Amino acid sequence: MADVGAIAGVTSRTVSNVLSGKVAVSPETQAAVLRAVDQLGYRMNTAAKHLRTGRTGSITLALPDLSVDYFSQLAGAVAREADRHGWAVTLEQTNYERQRELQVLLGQGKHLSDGLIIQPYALQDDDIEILAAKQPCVLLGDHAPGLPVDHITMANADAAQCATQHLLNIGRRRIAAVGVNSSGGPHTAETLRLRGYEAALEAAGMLTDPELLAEARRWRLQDGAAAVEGLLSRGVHFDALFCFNDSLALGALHVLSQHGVAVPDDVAVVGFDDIAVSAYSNPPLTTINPGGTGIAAAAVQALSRRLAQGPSEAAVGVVQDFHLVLRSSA
Amino acid sequence: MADVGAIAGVTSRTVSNVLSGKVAVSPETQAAVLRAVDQLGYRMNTAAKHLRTGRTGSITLALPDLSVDYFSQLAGAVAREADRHGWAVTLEQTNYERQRELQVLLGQGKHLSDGLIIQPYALQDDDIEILAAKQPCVLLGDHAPGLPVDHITMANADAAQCATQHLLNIGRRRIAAVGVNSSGGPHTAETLRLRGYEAALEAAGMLTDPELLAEARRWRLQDGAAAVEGLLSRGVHFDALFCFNDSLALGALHVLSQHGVAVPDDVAVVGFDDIAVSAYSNPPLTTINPGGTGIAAAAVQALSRRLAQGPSEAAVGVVQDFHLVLRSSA
DNA sequence: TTCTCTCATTTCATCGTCGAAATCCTGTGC
DNA sequence: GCACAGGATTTCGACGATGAAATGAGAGAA
Repeated sequence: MADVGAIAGVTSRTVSNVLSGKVAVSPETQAAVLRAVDQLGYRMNTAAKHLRTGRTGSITLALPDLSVDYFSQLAGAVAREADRHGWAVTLEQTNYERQRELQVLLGQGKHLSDGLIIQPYALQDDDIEILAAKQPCVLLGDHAPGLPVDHITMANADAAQCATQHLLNIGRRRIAAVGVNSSGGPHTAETLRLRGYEAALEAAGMLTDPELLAEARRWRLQDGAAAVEGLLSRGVHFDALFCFNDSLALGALHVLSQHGVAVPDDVAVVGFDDIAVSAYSNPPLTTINPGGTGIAAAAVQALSRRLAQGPSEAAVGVVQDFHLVLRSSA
Repeated sequence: MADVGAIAGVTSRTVSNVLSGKVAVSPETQAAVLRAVDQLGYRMNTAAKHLRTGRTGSITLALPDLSVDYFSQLAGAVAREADRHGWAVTLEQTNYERQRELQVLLGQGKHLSDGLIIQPYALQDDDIEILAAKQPCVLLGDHAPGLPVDHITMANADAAQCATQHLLNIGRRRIAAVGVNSSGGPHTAETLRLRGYEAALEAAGMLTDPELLAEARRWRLQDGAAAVEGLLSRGVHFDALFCFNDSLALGALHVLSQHGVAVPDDVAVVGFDDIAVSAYSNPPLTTINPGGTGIAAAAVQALSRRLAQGPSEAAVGVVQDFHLVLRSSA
């Protein structure tokens, strides 16, 4: 910076003023400085700026696994949105591990950042409440209502109820739920989607048949396939599947097709997430669109607000709108 | 750090020594310092360290679009691998834009990092050769042989030839190529895959029928769908599709199914990339597995080597092994 | 002419860490 | 008893930027 100043005939401080634009500088000086900057190909040192100001200009995005479509699409949307706010995005894959989530929340990641957007998986709300105070933080996914941390979520239970309701509306009565995981906490996506499913049945005056709850600890393609294989091999009778996400549903679709089960004639299938491939599966998947880009935008915006306002302001909880996307599978 | 030292009864410098572990420190002092660190919950300031040492501890990963499966899976693998090397990963989405790619290569991103792993799309090799000198850099994707920059690639032409050969082997003679883009440079994946396709035909004593080249400027699901729609609406006769990536193939599969075309009986389909969903499509997609995790690992490793050795060492070019994954679509 | 006011620019110190070199300390050999 | 080796610890400065406050230079008023 001093070098630039030397060429432009001013001090390093004036160069700083020109580049930051926060202090008035005469037009001639400005031009001279900019010329010198250009001539030397000077670029500001981020680390020094960070050290002096305490702001890094980057945020951390922590997700369980980038190779899951929902998360990668979310990551893409967050990156785009962060870019609009002038932030760089540093990525942390937590691999669904409690340990990694703790590290990230405690800010012990390898790289400091101004704030954190995290989708916790293994951590409980109690932990989070304590830990999130360490740094500006926005949570994705479901949490206890009233949690004093900014969080963006979708109406999981309502959406699940809507999806199940749709299956009921088209005359299905033996609707299996795929993705049940008995080890979930009270505010996980799993529990809430299951709750929505049950609520829809109950509203129709039906009881939940435990036989129709297909377990899947993880929600990948192979888990959906395995769950439906299980259903079939146990000889469970069902005429519809409500899958807790699209990957499960695509895995299910695959297995049904392998077994010669017609979709939607024999079995109707509804998914959840509306990932890109779902529109192009055979048959195209009816699913819940949870407004992922909206969630990304809301998250970045919430973080931005938090950084501007400081930790004192009340936490916001945004619930993103969803809608049912009707395609051919149900 | 000084505070920690005060509690432990030593200087900040000794604390630094303990934490870095590079200078000998007596066991008692070490214990005392660690206790103090723990007590204060002290964490080192990354920015200061960066400023002093010139190393950020993070690398930049620049990809066109995270919502493309191949890229997101690559990103996941790179993140995992970088983690093993103790690096944080900063993400840049270039959106296939020349401008963004330039910025990143010039190191004008918002955040400095020790090195760059980039999959260029719009930039030519000539540009890259000049620009990559600005910082340690590993290229992904295809480039002119002998390009003096570290690069990891796959045998695109060979793999495409292998895929096409397979279609010939199973008796197909009217094989359409999906994903052709006449505006590609000489060393893009598109050109190489097309070349492999043509080579296979030629080896079988056949000519390329221009009618069978289905254009697709981008390689997303909808582009594959549109390309095949075009083929069908033009009344082109074909008994196989070689799609330049899996998304195109899945889009194609979708359209074929919509039109009641049986796969593989009427039309065999081969893809390229072996993304996760391809194993679960209907029918499951035969495709080329380009060894994505291998590419990620090789990229991180190459960057690591480059950082250790400095810019003087000769550039390495790694060609990752591929293999044909036989499933039901061909 | 002198004084005040304002805008532009500079001076100075500082953020937290680590490289280099100086200093301290303890034990050893003669 | 003394010089000396060698490990442990400290001192000192610098990395490159910026906040706060001081300085300089004109414009206008008294």
